[in-house]
Amino acid sequence: MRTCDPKRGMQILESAAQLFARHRYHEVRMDDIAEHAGVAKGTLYRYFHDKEDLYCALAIHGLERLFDESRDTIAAFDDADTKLQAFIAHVVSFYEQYPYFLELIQRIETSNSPASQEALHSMRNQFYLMITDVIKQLNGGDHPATEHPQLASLALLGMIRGVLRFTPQPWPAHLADWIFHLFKHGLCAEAPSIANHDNAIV
Amino acid sequence: MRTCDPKRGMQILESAAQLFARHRYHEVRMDDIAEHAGVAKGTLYRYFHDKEDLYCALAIHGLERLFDESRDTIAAFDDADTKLQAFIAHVVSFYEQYPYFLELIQRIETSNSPASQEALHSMRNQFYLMITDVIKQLNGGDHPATEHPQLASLALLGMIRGVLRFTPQPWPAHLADWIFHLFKHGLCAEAPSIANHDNAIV
Amino acid sequence: MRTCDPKRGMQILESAAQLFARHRYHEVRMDDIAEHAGVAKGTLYRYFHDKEDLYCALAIHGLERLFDESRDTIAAFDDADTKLQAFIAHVVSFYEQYPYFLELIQRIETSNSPASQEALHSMRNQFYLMITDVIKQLNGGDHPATEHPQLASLALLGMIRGVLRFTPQPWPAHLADWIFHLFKHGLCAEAPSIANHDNAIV
Amino acid sequence: MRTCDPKRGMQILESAAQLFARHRYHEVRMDDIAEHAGVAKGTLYRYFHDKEDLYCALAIHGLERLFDESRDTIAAFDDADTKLQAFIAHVVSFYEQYPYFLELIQRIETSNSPASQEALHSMRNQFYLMITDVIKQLNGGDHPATEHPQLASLALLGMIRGVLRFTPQPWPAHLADWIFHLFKHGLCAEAPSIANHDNAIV
DNA sequence: AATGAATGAGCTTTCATTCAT
DNA sequence: TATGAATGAAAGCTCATTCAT
Repeated sequence: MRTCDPKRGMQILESAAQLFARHRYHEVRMDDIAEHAGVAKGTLYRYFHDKEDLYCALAIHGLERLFDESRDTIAAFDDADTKLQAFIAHVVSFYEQYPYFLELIQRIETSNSPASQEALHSMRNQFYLMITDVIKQLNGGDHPATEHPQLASLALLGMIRGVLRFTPQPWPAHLADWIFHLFKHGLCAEAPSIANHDNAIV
Repeated sequence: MRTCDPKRGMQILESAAQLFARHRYHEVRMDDIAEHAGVAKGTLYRYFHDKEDLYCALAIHGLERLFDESRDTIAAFDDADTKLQAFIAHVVSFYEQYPYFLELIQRIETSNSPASQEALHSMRNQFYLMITDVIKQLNGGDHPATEHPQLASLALLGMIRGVLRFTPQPWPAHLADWIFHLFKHGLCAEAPSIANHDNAIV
Repeated sequence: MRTCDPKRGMQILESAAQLFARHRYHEVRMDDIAEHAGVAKGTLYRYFHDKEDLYCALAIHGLERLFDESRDTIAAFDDADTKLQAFIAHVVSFYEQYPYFLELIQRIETSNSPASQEALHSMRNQFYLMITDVIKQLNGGDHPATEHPQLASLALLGMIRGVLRFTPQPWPAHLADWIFHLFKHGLCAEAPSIANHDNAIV
Repeated sequence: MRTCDPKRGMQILESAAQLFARHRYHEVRMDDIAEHAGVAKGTLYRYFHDKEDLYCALAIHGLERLFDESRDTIAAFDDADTKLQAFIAHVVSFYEQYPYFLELIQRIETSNSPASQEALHSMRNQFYLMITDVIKQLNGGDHPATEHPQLASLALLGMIRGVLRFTPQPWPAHLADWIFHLFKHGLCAEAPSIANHDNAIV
């Protein structure tokens, strides 16, 4: 975001988000974004240097939001288990709201702008640090649940994503709990059931 | 694939695979594919209806391959645990070889061609059926490990993908085992360690 | 120029001159001119109808200046030869100061605005009249040096321009004298030498 | 020129020449060139890398042509005076045919492409060498007509251009002779008259 | 009167697709 | 059947100009 009116910048970003939620990067034209945002095409370029920049801003914006909300969610509970459970539930609902989010982040990897790269990298680091920290605290923090909390973070997020990606919305109520249980106790100890599991896999 | 010489078709597909392994859909031009395959651009259109069609064929081709190899791998063992372990190891090595594969599959979702859609859907179903079946057989098949084997399949594949996506190659030797263990016993029971886990998350 | 404060108008014109001295018409943006002049972009349009108009004003301004200075220079001498010699020296130094000037004038030819066209045409006429007049007075004015003083004017100015255009600054001290001599006596009678003539033609 | 059919390349170049003869660089759109050449826009880009490249090719093409024709013209005569006279006449007729030519060359100076720069520079050098050589041979080559043949070349060409630029076509028959005489003997010795000199200066 | 954010027509360029050879 | 030159719709981006403040 480059110029004066932050409101306008957000308005554009929100509009773009809705389009990228439904279509891939190259399917969304700057004309579309402009029209959808109710501004002229030239205005987009007052706020973002180019399409890539707009996309990066979207990713960083989303990541910041997810981070802030997750931090609050985690902070709201004392027990590490509950923290994690709440976190997963939050991520699920976040994806529910912003389904485009993960592809967006992936794309950023190949961004040309070093500034965007750096911003995203730093953001993501904070994010993983937070999750990793929660994971370390599982089991009272005494006997660390895993020697590889970072891998576990990735595994968790991948699991969430994998399940959600091919499960059509609306998602079953206890899906988050099911994921939490699988992540913590593995398949063999699985217990909790979830409602209307019929619509899994499309 | 619409015409006679299947050899030529494969040759094109293999060439395309190598390009898509390194670049995204819109970064790979038909010119590139033609040149890399050593045929004229017009020839591509004799074997594939359009770019999308070629891409779908690639996905289906890859999925068939993964399916066939996985089936053989699974068939080679008696015990469900070993089957799953071997399967995970195989998927990891498959991704190692064809990193473009998952994006490819994702993209197919939005394919325009009903024929491709159908072909892929059917292929994927077979695939999930197979994994689901193995999962059902865990614990001797008596007390099913999970009531939601399909979700578990998705979770497993997502987990694999999540871990691999942000872990730079070459991947630690026992990564597959670690994933298997996490999937089966959850975080709390984690045991196996893996070599040089320092390079996790880039 | 359409509005009140002539000072502001000049300030803009001077700024524009500096930019056009270094860059071509389409390389200079209205934003640049505004910024360089220290006014808002909208202000430019209070003083000049459009970019073309500003450019024309610049040309006319320059031409007026060259005319006034030339007239004074010419008036300062009695002998036609000396007048012409001084005039050439002056033109050379004028181009030295405003290298963009000639391109500017050329461009005006294609101006859309009849008003600018007219203003420039009239200005140029006065200018050629003056030079033509001096040329007529050569040789004491008795036996006119040429039957085509207008053509001679053009030839002289073209000669100056041709020499200067491809001779990198700083220009040799006696370049103006050399040109005067060539113009008056032709190649065969050439006499005066000039310093460091090595840097001719880039 | 980059691809196969040289005929097509020439066709485009000729079309472009006609447009650039009447309009400036930025006033000529690629669409116009394509339409005028009777080819699709994309075809332009098969033959020239970009607009700048096309423009450079045009300049070099013109310069080569002028050079070749001039060389033949000069070679056709024995006497240096006659050579020069014929050369001037030729240049005049060349400008008559390609009025856009000189602006084109000027623009090339600021070209981005080092390759084009180099090509043009080399071309121009050959050209000036040739003229300079003729000038050196004036007066039988014994007492060189000038110590600065390069400057004299520039002066000559500038003179030609200055006269032609503001003299509306069709040009008087003996204009070339008049220029030759002015260049060789200067204003004071002027003798030859030219027909309908009334239309000088517009 | 001065501002500068917003505008949108218009530019160059790309590339999937076609079709005459 | 294979070719690859030609196509032209569509993309991203610029910037002279306007107009609400």
